[in-house]
Amino acid sequence: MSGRKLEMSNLSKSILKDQAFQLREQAILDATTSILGSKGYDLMTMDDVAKAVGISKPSLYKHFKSKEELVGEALIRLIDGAIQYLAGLDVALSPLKKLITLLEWALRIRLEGGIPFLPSTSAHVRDMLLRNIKYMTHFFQLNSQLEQLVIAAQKNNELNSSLPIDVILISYYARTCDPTIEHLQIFSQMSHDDIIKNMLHVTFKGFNGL
Amino acid sequence: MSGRKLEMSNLSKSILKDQAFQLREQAILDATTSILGSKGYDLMTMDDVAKAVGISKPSLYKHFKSKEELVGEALIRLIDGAIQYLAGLDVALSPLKKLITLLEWALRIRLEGGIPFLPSTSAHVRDMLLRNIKYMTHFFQLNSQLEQLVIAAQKNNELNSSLPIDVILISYYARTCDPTIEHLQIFSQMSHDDIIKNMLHVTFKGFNGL
DNA sequence: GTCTATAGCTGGATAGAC
DNA sequence: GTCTATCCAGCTATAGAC
Repeated sequence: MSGRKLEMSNLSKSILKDQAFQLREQAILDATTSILGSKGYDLMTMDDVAKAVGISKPSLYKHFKSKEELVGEALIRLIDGAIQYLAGLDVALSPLKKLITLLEWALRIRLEGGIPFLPSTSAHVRDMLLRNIKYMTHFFQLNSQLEQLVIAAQKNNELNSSLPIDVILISYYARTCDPTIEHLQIFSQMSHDDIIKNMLHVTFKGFNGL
Repeated sequence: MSGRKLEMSNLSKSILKDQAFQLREQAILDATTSILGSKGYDLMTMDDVAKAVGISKPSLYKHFKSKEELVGEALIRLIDGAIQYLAGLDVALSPLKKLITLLEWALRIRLEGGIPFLPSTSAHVRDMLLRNIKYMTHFFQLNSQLEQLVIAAQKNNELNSSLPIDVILISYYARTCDPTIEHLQIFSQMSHDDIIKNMLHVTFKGFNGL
């Protein structure tokens, strides 16, 4: 009886511990995301992350065994967020409208200090992600959905059918890491809404569109 | 008489030395440009540059007193090239056609291993350049010409007048450092000409344009 | 599991011989 | 001006005490 009690107590202690561990892990990923957004991969140090979370560097390494794994997990979480956001969209929306809405979501995240979900501007980071199987799995899940949307939009004549799908998809990703966003923030002092509005116009209609 | 001879001899020796010095300086800038194009600023080391040129690191520092100065000079040379290219264009071309032609030139340079002439994707590099007065002087010289072209093209109805000039200009620069270029090279294996054609379409007409 | 302390390495920059 | 050799700062990652 007392043995059983002890067992349960240990179990609930362990659950609590896991919860705290999970919470700290999310806090680490939050900090990583924010620092990645401002400094980028190369300039982000593990000391930065540890200090932002309020833990020591060795503790950080108990959660993630390397800087590459840490960044990979942060990006995976972001991709999963995009997949969930897509899944939550009104099914009645047209393919093009879904693509626009998702990009708007990604741009807003970026403006609020987050990171582009892909593809990195740095060859180093790009190669690192290509080697990260877990990341690539999640990425392909998102990518195949986006590809279907692009194809459907082309069939609808919502998107130009003469453009190769790859060109549209890759350019679409590139808009989420476009330095235009930061430059407009710094030099033009536009509101977030105006930046997003203009970025969407340029992306879908170009400079002379409409 | 012999004194004069000696003087001339020293002079010509000095000229020769200057020429060799100038040549090596250009070689250093060539190597820097190429390495910047492939690895980017953060991953480019002074050892890389010295090795590519075939000189030692201290010799490199005789030419450029820091990594920041070296990169600044490489970018200045690139901007000056753009200014010269603009100046050499047929004056009969419309403002829009000039903008398209210059971007095509920049994209081709990039595809051949060069660097985007602006604006850097990295906050670190961007801040470094903002502090570089010589660089900013050259940049503004190019920028004011491009601004005039954009304004003229808007007056012509060649470019959408509802888009702020800043949005067009900054997006225009951004296309020269757009990771789409590399991704299309790596994943789609398109020819350079096709990549440029598609990039120009997306830039000026967007995804659904025309 | 958490910390302090440090190993090990890399890269920017320089001293000093020639 | 060129080299070899080296300094020093900063970073990733870990050892070892508690």
